[in-house]
Amino acid sequence: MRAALDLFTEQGYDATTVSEIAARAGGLSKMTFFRYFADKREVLFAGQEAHRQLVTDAIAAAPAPATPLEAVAAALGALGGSFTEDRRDIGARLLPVIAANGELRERAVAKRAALSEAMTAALEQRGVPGLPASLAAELGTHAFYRAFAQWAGAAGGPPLTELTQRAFGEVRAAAASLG
Amino acid sequence: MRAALDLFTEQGYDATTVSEIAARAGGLSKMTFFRYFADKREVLFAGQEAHRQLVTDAIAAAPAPATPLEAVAAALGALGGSFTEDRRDIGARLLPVIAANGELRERAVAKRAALSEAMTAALEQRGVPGLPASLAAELGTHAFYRAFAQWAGAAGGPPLTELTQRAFGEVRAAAASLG
DNA sequence: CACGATGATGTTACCGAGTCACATCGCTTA
DNA sequence: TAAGCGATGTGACTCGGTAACATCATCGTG
Repeated sequence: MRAALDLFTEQGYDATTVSEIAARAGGLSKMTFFRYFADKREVLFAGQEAHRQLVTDAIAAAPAPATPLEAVAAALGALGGSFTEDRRDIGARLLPVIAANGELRERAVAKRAALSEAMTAALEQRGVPGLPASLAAELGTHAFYRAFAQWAGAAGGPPLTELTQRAFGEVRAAAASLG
Repeated sequence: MRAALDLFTEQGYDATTVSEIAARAGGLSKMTFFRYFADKREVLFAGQEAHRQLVTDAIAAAPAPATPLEAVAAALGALGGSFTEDRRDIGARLLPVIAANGELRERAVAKRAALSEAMTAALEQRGVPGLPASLAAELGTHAFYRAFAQWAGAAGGPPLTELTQRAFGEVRAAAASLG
């Protein structure tokens, strides 16, 4: 993943072949790359399966009387807490690379949707009807990505958990004031 | 597009080559296909550039005192009205094909995000700040896709404009009751 | 009517993503 | 020491996608 990020930054995503990435990552071959990543894009997004699990568990573990938004807040806390400080600069390098390429943006959007769907399913598991479940999940996802961009962009700034909490508050307030 | 939809339905997306699609669509060659569609997936999503334009124009044309949600409602009206009744069965055949394939789902999600971003940008053009703009746009997009699935799934049911309006009302109510 | 322009299509060749069957290497364990 | 096993490599293949160049029909104009 580091090898890929370096090469994409230097040459751009399109101009980098999978064989190059594998070679830079310790003289490996294309074949080995595909044993670890489903496709070329996935090298920048691997490990997000864990995020799915995190939010699902956190929502399931929320106390019974918690409202949907409270359960989502708990999920965001768990998710934000899983990003240790040393990953901040990786995030900072990742975002512009993704922004610069259509295929990567598409995958990023898909991952975001998958996170939202995971939260929706977990809320429905708690008995929340589909519509409010998906709305609460989308608000939470929106807040998280907002906070993540802020976190990655400000070295030495507040930790992600704090930014996430703050962003979720702002999103809730803005949603309420829409009428 | 009809040729592709037929083949995808019969054999599945993966098992269908671009050459097959082109051949079925009047004995054409692979090369001709790519002159009309940016890639294989796009054959099922072409024309959505027009949707972007529709919502952008509708939001720009909304009366000055309109709230963000009112402007979005106008956009949904224009968008829903652009789907004539004879396209309903195409929609009905499209949705299961997309649902059956990961690449197609990914593209569908990207198109949905693009629509939402177009609405967000149009709202910001009216002076709406970024956060409420994107939230209003997401609520509208959510309502539209909900209504579209309903419309495609119920032959002979109410027209899309009506379902869209209703769905938007339900989404607004659900969002308000989240707290 | 002939001519040149134009647009749509085809041909060929090429690159890179992604897959598969099979071989190899190194380390562990009985 | 030999069997086993996991990680990796090789070579060949398909298909998506691109580019250069050729062909052909149509059509407006002199």
